[in-house]
Amino acid sequence: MQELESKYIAKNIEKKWYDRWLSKNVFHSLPDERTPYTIVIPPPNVTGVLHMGHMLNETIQDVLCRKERMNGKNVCWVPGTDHASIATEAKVVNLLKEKGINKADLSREEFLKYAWQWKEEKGGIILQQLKELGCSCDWDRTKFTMDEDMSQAVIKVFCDLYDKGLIYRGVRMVNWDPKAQTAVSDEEVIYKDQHSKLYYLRYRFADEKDGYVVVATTRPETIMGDTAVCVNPKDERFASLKGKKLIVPIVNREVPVIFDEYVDMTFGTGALKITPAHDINDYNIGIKHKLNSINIFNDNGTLNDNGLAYKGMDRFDCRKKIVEDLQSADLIEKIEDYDNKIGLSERTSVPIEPKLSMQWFCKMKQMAEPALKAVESGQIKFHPEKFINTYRHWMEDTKDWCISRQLWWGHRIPAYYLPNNEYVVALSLEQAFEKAKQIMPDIKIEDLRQDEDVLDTWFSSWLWPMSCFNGINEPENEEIKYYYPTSDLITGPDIIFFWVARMIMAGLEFRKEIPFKNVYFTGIVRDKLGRKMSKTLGNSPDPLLLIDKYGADGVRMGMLMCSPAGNDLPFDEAYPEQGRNFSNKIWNALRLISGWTEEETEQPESSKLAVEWFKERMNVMLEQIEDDFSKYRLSECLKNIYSFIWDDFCSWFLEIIKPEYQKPIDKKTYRETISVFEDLMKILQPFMPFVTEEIYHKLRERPEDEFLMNACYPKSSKKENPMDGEFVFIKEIITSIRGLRNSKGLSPKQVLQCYIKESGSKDLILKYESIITKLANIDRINFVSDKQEGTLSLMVRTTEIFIPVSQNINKEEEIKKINEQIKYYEGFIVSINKKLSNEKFVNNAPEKVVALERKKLADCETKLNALKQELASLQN
RNA sequence: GGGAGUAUAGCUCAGUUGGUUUAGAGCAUCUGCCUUACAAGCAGAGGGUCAUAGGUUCGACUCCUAUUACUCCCACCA
Repeated sequence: MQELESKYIAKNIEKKWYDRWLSKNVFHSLPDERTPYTIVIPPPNVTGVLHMGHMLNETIQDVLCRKERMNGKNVCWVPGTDHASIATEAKVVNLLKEKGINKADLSREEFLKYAWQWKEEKGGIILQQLKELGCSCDWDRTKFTMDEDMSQAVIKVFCDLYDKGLIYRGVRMVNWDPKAQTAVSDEEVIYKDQHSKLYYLRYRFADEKDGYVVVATTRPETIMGDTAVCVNPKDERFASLKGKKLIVPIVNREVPVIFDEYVDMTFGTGALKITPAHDINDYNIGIKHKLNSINIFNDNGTLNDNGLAYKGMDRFDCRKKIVEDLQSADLIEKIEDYDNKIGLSERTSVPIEPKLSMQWFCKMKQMAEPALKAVESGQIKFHPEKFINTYRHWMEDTKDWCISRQLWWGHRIPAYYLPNNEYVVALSLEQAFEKAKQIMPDIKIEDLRQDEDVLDTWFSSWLWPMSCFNGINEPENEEIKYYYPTSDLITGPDIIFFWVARMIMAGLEFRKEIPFKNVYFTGIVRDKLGRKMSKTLGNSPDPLLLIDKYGADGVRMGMLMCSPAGNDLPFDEAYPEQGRNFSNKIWNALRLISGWTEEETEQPESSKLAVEWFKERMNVMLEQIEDDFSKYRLSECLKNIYSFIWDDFCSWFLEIIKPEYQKPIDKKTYRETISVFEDLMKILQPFMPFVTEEIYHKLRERPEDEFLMNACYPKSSKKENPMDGEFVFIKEIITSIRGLRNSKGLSPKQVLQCYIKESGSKDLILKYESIITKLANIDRINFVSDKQEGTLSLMVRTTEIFIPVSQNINKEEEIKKINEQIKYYEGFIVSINKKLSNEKFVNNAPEKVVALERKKLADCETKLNALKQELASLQN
């Protein structure tokens, strides 16, 4: 075999293998007779770059795909990107601004041309980055939510829901994002705690010179929109206000005092100013009491004509100014510190402004019902299960979904307005024209004007598992029938409502079938201090730099080592480092084996035993692995494989079969070792595809395109595996002899003598004698009936081992140690006896348990006796 | 305000329906080793009243109740 570097350099081989995999198109899937395993990627924003959250998410998907591929399934992992209307539009607007172009100066068509151009040039970088991570996506199927067929599906679904009466248009109070200048859905509003102020303003009586009512508000700038002051009818303090009018400060508008039970008497002064245009509650009260609604804001959050002297100011500048003005007019009673929650736009992080406007809505209730059932019945499984509660809570109380966005980048709403402002909804302008003619027979097609708004991004994402296979446009096509429902969805719990719930609704609504069978919720990647990774904190490592430093395999392992489903992952560079070290460890195992020359010599007993034992161990591990995968315990699974390879294979198996320096190895052991090593690479392949592939090809001559991922995952042969348990005992013996060596400062090179007291374990020890002598570096095992002179004792379970040491034994030290042990076992015996002398225990506990306690007792007594003898011999 | 979850070694987590020697792993720490695959390593070691207080039971890390702390979700109190 060839010379190998002493360190594994991931960089040197990862690209090579990824290119080979691509060139042989091994990730591509087409329907065939095999069972499909389908995952659609949660499409990242087309503008996005890879962050740690993606790394975790995509690694998990790739592990599952690669495992199923080796299980013989027809794996199809569809990659793609989301047009992300708000985020992308904002990005394009900014880019244009840098070029000195103002969006407002462009026509819709001109703007979209720029946007598409930018998307073609810079979009989808993230997909390239996934390749660095080793993701086995079917790149031929790469989708984009604004692809022609995907867009068609969106429009079709819109029309369908409209025809079913589930989509309607109307004026409602919506969440307005003044920066993006669009409405957003309830789910896109993030509430955050904020230290603010509570201002107590004086509203003078209109018909009295002196009196006034004090009203508490957090938003003094909205007084310009006040149309009433409201108090609770039960509030005796305000009983005299019936029929009174008040003067809004600064504005000097006369407004009525109204009475409504809504008002909390205990809050503030018990008097509430009503601004129907800018607060959802005030809006409702306004309707109930037939109040005027005065809008004081422009769409960008500045004051409009109703803002009087403050016209043109930003809403927050206005607040400062108006407070100053109120103070100078002595209209503020007091200002208190106050903590409240404020709604921020998920995308732009600016405070949301409630705004009354004409929008499109989708009714959810009808679709939510079966979607809830699908999860509650277990048809769709959540991992971990606790998210079912979250899901149920939301599904039982769904609000209508505001789906229109005042943007250009996205799917334009297929509603067409007639000159009289009536509208029709249709798949195309032509079809709309046909419909319009029925309303207005003499209409011309040019008279139709399409709605300016686009649809919420999630209105296309919720179709993703179907539209990836063109299942909306051609519901009977072969692909959708084969790949749908998909198998697993891997995503974060933060988009359970945005996306997961809506996909389930859409799947059931449009295909009468669930979109996926399992949902695996990942945790959130945090930094060491437990903070979320964010650009502004600068605490997020660059994934590509990590890959460069530790290899994709190392990073993949690092992401998985501590991320059980649903648990947050506190990221630390120590994890990928551990991953890299693991790659290196395996690499060095390869180097060891590569240095061996095989020869037709007899197989040593120790090697024969080691091979037999390792195969049994492999069986046990394979069952463990299958169990872990079935429960999506990937983190546990990888840890098990890690210690299986590092400890069992490298530290024990290889050390046993390792021939003496520069001696050849017998053919049989050598061949078995190669084969076992190959199996280990198969087991690890889903987690660490690169290093395993490289080693697989170095272990044996094989064609370049005979890829590890196409091999079969090893299966347990499922027989009894007694040696696995026996070996644990043998390891204990070896470890304790090594421990003695260590504590007495004896060199590992020094061959020791070893006496073992005859006992029931004699046969077992004899069976493994060859291994014990080799790994503990002892001469041979001598069975004796009593302790030998000049020896130190070891106790492994109930077996006594005596090791002669040449140096003087420090009697006092030994006596002290033994006394400590005696004390421990005596205490232990007391506690066992307590149990055994308890009649209720003996009568009620299962026989097995009682027998076990008796055995414990017997074992302890044996040990105690031995210790006492030992003590006596030392004290002589 | 409502709901959910978590609490085990310095850190991150296992601990399967209560009973396998008065709790396990990885990382970190300490000791000794550059032993001829690997110092990105080898051989060992130390470290825990299983959040607190009660209860159920022959027996509780495991089940129940309360308390405390943290996390998350939901909700229109200005």
